[in-house]
Amino acid sequence: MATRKYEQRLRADAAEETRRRILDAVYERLRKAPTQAVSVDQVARAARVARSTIYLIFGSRAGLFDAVAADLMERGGFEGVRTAVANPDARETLREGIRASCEYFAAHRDVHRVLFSMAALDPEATAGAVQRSDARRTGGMAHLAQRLADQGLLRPDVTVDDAAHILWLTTSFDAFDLLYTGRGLSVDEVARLLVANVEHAICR
Amino acid sequence: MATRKYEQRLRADAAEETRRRILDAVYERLRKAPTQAVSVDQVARAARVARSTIYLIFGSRAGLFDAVAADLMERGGFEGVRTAVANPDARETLREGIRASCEYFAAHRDVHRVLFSMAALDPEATAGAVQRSDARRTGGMAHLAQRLADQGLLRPDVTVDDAAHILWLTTSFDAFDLLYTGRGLSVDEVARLLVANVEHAICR
DNA sequence: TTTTCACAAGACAGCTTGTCTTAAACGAGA
DNA sequence: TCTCGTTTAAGACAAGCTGTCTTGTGAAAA
Repeated sequence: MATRKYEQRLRADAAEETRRRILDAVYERLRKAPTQAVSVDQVARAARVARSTIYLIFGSRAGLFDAVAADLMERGGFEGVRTAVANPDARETLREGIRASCEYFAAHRDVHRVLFSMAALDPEATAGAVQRSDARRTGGMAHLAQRLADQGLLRPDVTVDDAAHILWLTTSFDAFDLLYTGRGLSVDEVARLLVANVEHAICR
Repeated sequence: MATRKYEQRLRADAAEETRRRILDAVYERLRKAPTQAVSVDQVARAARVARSTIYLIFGSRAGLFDAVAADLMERGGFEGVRTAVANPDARETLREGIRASCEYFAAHRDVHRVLFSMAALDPEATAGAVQRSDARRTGGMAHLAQRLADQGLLRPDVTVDDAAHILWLTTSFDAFDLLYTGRGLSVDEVARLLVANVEHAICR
């Protein structure tokens, strides 16, 4: 029998909408009960979808969480960081970038926390998405360190590599969350502390 | 029937040894395969103990991991930190304390990583032990910040509270591990970077 | 109308935790 | 020595989880 060609359109749109509904269900579940374990079955019921559908779309539980992580990190909230990077003054990029990423981390704190901890425990789950995000930050901070050096803003006793390490550490979700959750500080206070810390540490 | 009085001695010693064997089995398991999930059954077989015995002694899976965390944190490896604290020069306490805790974190890195991530996901499991350890560090860093202030070593634009926040952040396992594992640095390099970072950030 | 896709529904094997019951092993006291 | 009580082993059991597979159905595309 000859196979027909299909142009999806409406069908594909419905599929995409199903996918979104599942991702949103996981996100909401993590927001509302971040400390409780999430089963695929619970997600399926919340998204009004059969459990088998989730396996069909995402392949596995790990694939589902990887998709959630990718969705969270590749979507919204980064405009602030991007406009900061666009600033020609490297020191302003640093200040504004840290403030913007603190805002972003705070907005999705609980979900971030769960996804990062899951990734640390099991590289399979969400490893792809988290590693991609880390890698992007690695590149960004190396670039920023070089810009600071080019503009003569680095302390003379700090190499470009050292500056990149410190920048990477300071702009991590963990650094933010240690102060935000661990010390109960407000977003503004965290941003102020991190900016002061990194400026004193690497800038002249 | 009248109840007899029993003084355990030998039996109690054996019980204590059983407890130790179970804790060691978990520790070894986490060391050898940090990324794989650990079931109570696996631990029982490794410790040559019935699964029911583990529930008898520790109450639950969470209780077991809490005991492992407590055992890890309350036992060995802190001599270095203690001698650093004993140093009358606050700046030397800071330097030596960070170096010593980096050594300690590195020695048990994988086990620490698993226990901390588990605590972040599920406050029940290991929450007690991890929270106690954090609380102790909170006290220690507040004290150190005050000592630095008393000895006139703080930057004039840094309050004692701010210094405590930064010290707490810098001496956390996460800060260590971000550089050690996340950036692939050696223990010495991590210690050097963290010391330089915190000194520039809060010391005059 | 017929084909094909998206999905529902549910059975299944295999693993997990936590509880409970029964029996054995063995040191301490009589 | 003999008996009592504590510690531990052994294992059955319910309940929940993941991952796979099969079968059925409604609807868009040809």
